Amino acid sequence: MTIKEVSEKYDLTNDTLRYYEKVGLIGPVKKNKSGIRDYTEEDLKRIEFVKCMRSAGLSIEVLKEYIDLFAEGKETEKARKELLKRERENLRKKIEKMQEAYERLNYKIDVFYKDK
Amino acid sequence: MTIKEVSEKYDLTNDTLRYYEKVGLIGPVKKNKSGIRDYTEEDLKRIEFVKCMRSAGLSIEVLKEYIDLFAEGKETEKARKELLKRERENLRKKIEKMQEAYERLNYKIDVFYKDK
DNA sequence: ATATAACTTAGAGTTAACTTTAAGTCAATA
DNA sequence: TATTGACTTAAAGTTAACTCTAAGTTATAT
Repeated sequence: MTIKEVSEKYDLTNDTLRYYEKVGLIGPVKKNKSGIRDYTEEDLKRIEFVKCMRSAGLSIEVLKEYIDLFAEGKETEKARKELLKRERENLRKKIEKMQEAYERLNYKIDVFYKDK
Repeated sequence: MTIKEVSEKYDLTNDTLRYYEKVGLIGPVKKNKSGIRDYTEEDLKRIEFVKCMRSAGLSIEVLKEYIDLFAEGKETEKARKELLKRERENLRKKIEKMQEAYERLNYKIDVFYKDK
């Protein structure tokens, strides 16, 4: 799959896809004889995972850390699990804060601006 | 209340408090004869609101927009309500994405890394 | 054969939201 | 009176995550 197709499929720009590759979140993606990227199914799965986590606010640094651990093999499974648990907890807290703000917006809209 | 007390109460640095004031999210805060800030109850309420919304990811630009509308008076109530509804919807979508990522982390932790 | 469009790279530029720095004022304490 | 520590300002610096630019190559359509 070409970079264009991938960028359309996942709604990420070509630049972002190459940037993710450069910082080591994906790939290195295979290239054909004329140097053009050809994404595999594996690559797509990784992109989808990264996109999901990024859209939830996990930093590139953390994702890179996880992916590097993964590349190191089985002996890092415990460390990976710890990392995921840590990020899950961060996420939980963030969701909580957002829900607080959400309730507050609800209140303002429904009570303060009721008749506007 | 001094800037130090406020910064401790809300866990924001002095710098951030002055920055928020500079960009117009709060104040202008009253100063005593020697130029030192003395925050009022009104100021604190605003700070608390801004902190809550910032921690949920609303941009300074949007908050500024809302606060400027507020300062313009009653005739902007409808516009303010629209703004809040827009931001509430953005927030809802973001919470949804974060929950998706959260579930995914849960799954990885509980299934993939079950015995690690 | 040539123009067009999609791809490539390295590296510079952008944006938001702080954060730090430098230089200075002021009040309380040794 | 001198020093300490908290405050002040304007402006420069930082960081993350892209995003754009410039210069070049390649494949396809006319």
